[in-house]
Amino acid sequence: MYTLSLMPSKPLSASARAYEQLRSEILDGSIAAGSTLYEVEQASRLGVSRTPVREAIGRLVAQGLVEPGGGRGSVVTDVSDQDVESLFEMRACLEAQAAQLAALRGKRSVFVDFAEEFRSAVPVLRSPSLDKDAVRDYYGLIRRFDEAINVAAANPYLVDAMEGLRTHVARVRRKAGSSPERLTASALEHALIASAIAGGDTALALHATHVHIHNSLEHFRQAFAGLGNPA
Amino acid sequence: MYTLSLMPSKPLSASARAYEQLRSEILDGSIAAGSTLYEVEQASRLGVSRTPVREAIGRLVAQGLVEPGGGRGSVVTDVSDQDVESLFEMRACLEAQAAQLAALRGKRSVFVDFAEEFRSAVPVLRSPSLDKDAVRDYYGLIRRFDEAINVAAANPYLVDAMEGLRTHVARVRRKAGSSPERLTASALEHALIASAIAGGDTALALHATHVHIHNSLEHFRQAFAGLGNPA
DNA sequence: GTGTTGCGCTATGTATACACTCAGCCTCAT
DNA sequence: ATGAGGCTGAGTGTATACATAGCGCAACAC
Repeated sequence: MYTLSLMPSKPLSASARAYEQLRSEILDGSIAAGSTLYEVEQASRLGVSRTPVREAIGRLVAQGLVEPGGGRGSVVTDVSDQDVESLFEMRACLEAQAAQLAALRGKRSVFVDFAEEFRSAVPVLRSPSLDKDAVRDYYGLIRRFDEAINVAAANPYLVDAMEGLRTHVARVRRKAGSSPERLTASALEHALIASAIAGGDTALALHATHVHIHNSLEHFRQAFAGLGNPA
Repeated sequence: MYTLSLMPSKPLSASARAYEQLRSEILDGSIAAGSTLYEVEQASRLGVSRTPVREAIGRLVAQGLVEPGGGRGSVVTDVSDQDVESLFEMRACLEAQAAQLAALRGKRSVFVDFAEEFRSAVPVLRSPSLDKDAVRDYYGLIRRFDEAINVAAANPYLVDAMEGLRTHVARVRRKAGSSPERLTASALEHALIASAIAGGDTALALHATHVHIHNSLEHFRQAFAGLGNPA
């Protein structure tokens, strides 16, 4: 019997592989912001021809991770301080709306459970022996929570936009790192949002999300302060 | 001396031409929703090779105008009643936010002028001898207004998202048609929004936009009612 | 010594050729 | 007559070949 989860259900196309790899390398910083991607170079590096690479780069450009370099390659975009401000302004708007919709339409029991999960994450994150796995688990929890909100909000346009934004948020997060203090605060904020949704309290869901995004932005502002980001 | 506006500054690439043409044909209905686009077929029709067509279709898929047909061609998406609801829910959120930001950051004189323009459009649109040119002019005015809000909101993520949405709104608009009543109401609503922005009244800009989108949706709901749209 | 012109290299844009998949149908065996 | 199996052709996915444009460098003229 095959181990199903490890057996790729589909032998991913070359374009898809090229896209996934370039994307993850940009997100985790293996390809630094400002680097120039040349089609031939990437094609040989990734072991595919130029065609899939072109397609992959096209998608990255559409996502805003890369921008056309005027004929000569495509350069990996950077995340400026101004971008972070704009990004979070937009996030506040969308995530708050999504939370509100989730409170209106979502399956309450799901969010009761999430509230509990977030609450029980707090002591773990606060503990001084906080290790990477715990942090990764916490990000996984957030990911599942976001997913649940996507489902509950039941608005494909909204979901698409939020997913697009999350890509950029991931870059910001990685640039800024995280502190145990911020993580515990985050968990408490999420717990409140989840409770609000679970209780069908649309206004509280909206406002708690707004507060959460605001605090998150404030954290990043402080993290970036003084390390001289380009405008 | 060249007539600058008619002189294409750049000899648009084949991909770009393919994209523009397919896009406009989908938007104006020349290519009906539900049609299947085959790469070879479109390539020969548009007089280019498959490569630019692939790229064009890729972009259309990313925009949601077309969806992959499981290996065999890509089908032009339709706009269901549910899509319209989701679309306007999202629009309300984004455009309201944009109007609020414009009220906060925009150059007031610009919006004073727009308010005046919208007010003076009312009698024209109300007139019984309303012709197509007047309607087109009015849509042009809206377009310029949207553009001004884009600039004033000064948030690239927000602008991108709204532009993406407007593509779909254009399809809805064309499907529903317009009535003189709705157009005059629309002009008045826009005038109010413009005034609110001009006056720096963020709350009013937000709420007036919300109301406007709501009324617009209501109009489309009525237009679609009874003509049996697919879910 | 400096400015200019032309050549060549490189990287993209486009076309085409090749490989592979899948659906539909036809045939043959039972 | 009917079902299974293979064939065929259309269509996509990928590779490669060809065209073209821009930049740098070098050489030559002044």
